[in-house]
Amino acid sequence: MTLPRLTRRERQIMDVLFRQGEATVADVMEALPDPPSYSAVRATMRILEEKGHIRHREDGPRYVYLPKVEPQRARRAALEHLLETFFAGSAEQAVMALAELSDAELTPEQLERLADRIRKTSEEGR
Amino acid sequence: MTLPRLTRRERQIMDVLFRQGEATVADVMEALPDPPSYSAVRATMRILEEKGHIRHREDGPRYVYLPKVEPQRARRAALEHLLETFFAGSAEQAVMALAELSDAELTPEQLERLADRIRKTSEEGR
DNA sequence: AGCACGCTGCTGGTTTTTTAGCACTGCCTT
DNA sequence: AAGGCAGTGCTAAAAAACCAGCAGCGTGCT
Repeated sequence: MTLPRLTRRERQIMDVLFRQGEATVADVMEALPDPPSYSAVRATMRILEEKGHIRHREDGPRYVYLPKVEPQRARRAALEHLLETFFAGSAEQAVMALAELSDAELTPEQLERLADRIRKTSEEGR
Repeated sequence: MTLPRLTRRERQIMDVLFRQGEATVADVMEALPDPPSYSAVRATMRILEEKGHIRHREDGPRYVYLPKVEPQRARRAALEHLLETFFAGSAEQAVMALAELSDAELTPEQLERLADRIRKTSEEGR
């Protein structure tokens, strides 16, 4: 079963949910740059739930919504798509772009640490 | 002036354009997994042009469309959004995820090369 | 020259999305 | 206990998106 595609608003709301992990309707509204009415947001979230993209738990009187797919999977999918769309599938190019994006944040030293971690991971893997 | 937001189809088409660099209507249709009619695609692309997201040049009888923003900028924006949405803004985390995504493609050695390149870049920069 | 083909321009209808409003419920406060 | 507040369920209507078809135009081929 393949999940129905997301509309613009739905996508926007999903992004909030991914950012926050979970959120109430009020949280989502607050996070939206161009929030419609409370009930509009609520309606959209119900649809998202019907479509199977999110679920909710009850926290006292209110619903707390969260994505149904585990974050890891969602991230992976998003990365893959980004890679395909903007970097011809090349992770290396993407990393370079990431580095340029925030040169203060991704220093050569940090990259070396990453290399170590990856080395470790791949050794475990075999 | 802020560009109008993209609808689902529009987003889909933009992605094709970013992947390919530029494309005719026929190219786009071919690239879409669920293409509507030729004229439907065309109509959407005209709207994209009106909205200012793409422009076209004429190649003989046909139009070749391309994104109006330079690829570099688009990539950057996409990366930023992804980082914010899925990695709490942390480039380091994102790189780790990239590494796991395609462990064959992003080896420790490759990372070291990247570190070198970045080192060089940041030296130039100062 | 005439015809067919491959495009674009445009427009109208249908479907989907997006939205707000109203009614109901439970809880908390006074 | 009564009223107000903070939620939800549901629905209908406005707005946006999506789509297909028709007309026209140029180009190239026969």
